[in-house]
Amino acid sequence: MRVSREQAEENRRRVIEAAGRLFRERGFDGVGLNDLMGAVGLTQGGFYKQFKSKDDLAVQACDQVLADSTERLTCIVESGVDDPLASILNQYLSGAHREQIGEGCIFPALGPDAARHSPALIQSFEAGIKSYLEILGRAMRATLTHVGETDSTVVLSTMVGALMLSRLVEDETLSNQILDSAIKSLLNRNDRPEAQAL
Amino acid sequence: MRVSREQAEENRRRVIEAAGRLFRERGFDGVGLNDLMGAVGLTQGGFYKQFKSKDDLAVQACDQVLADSTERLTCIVESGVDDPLASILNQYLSGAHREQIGEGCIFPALGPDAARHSPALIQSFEAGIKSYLEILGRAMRATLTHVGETDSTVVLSTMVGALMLSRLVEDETLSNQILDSAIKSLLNRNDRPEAQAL
DNA sequence: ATTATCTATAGATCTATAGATAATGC
DNA sequence: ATTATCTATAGATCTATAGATAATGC
Repeated sequence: MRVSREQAEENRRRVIEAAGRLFRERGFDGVGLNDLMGAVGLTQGGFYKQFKSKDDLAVQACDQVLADSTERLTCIVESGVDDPLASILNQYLSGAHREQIGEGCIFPALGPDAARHSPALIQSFEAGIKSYLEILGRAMRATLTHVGETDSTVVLSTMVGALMLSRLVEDETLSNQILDSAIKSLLNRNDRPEAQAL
Repeated sequence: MRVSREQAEENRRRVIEAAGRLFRERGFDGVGLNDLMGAVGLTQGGFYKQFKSKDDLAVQACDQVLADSTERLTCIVESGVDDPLASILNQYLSGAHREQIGEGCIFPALGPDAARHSPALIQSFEAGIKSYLEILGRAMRATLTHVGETDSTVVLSTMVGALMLSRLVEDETLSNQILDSAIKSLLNRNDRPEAQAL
C-alpha cells in the first residue's frame, strides 16, 4: 500500500493537475474528493494526508493552472514572433479553446465561482490577472504597428468575455462571430488602420 | 396552512425572484431548496408542488432575470437619451454593479455555471445573449457620433469580461481601471475621435 | 372536496476523520 | 519504526417524496 516518497510526491502533483482540469470542466462544487483522487487511481481516504482541505487543493490547483498559462503566454511573447498579440488572440479566441474548457483559460471557466469562494482563491486569481495584464502589455508593445493607446485590461476583458459568451451559444455561426469579432476588434484597435489610412 | 390560489401564485412568483438573486449571489449549487423556500417564508416541503425540479426553477429564474434586464436596457434605449450606449456602459461598468452581484447582470455571475448545466439553461442564456446584442446594436445606432464598425458582440464581450474580472480583483484601483478602461475603449471605438480629428 | 403548505423522512452524496494495512526507510 | 494509502464510517447536507394538516373553493 505504501509507496516511495518520490511516488507520493508524484501522486500529489498528479492530483493537483487533475484537479485543475476537473474543476474547470465541472466547477468546484461539481467535483468530489472521490473524483479527484480517483482521477489518478487513488481512493479518497488518503486525501487529507496530502491536502489540508478541498479548498486548499483548489488554491493549489488554480495556482498551478495560472502558472502554466502565464508561462505559455510568456513563451509566445518571447518567441520573437512578428505580432505576439495576434498570436495570443488567435489561440485564445479559437474554436479549439472554446471546446477544451478543461485545458483552457481559468477565468472564463471558474471566474464567478472563484469570486464566491475563499479569499485565498480570489487572491490567486488576482495575482493571475496581474500576470496576464503584464504579459499582454509586453505583447502589445512588441507589436510593431501598435499605436499605444489601448489598456491591456481592455484586451483581457474582451478575451475573457468573448470566450465565456461563445460557450453559452449553441448557434455556431454566432459563437464564431463572437470570437472573430473580438480578434478583429482588438487587432484593429491596436493597429488603427483607418486612422493611418487618413 | 392552505392559502388562496392568488396567494399561491404570488408565492411562486416570489420564489422565482428570490432564486434569481440567490443563484447569482451563491451559484446554483450554493443554494438549497430550503434556502429558496425559506427566502419567502415557506418550508421546502412544498417545493415540488410548485416546481418540477431545482433545474426547472433555475431555468425559470434565469428567464425572469434576463427578461428584467433586457427590459431595463430597452427602456434606456427608448428613453430618447442623447447617447444610450454611454448610459448603458456607465451603469453596467460601475462600482455599484460590481458590488451588487445578486441584482446584477446574469452573464458574469452565472455564465460558466450555466454552460455546465442543463441544455435548457444554456438555451435560456443563449436567447438572453441574442436579446442583449439586439438592444446594444440599437443603442449603438442611436448614438449620433457612431461610425458603424464595431460589432455589438465586442461591446457585450468587453462588458461581461470587465465586470467579471473587476470582481476578482481586491486592488480597488485596478478593479476600477478595468471598468473605466472598458467604458473609454468602447466609447472611443464607437466615436473614433482620433480618426475624426485627422 | 380540493389543495397549498407543513412535518417527517428516504436515499444519495459530500467532506472529513479513524484506524487498519502493507510497503518504505532507517 | 515510519508512513502512504486503504477501508470504513461519522455527521452533515441535499434533492425528492410521502403523508398529514388546515384552509380555500365549490
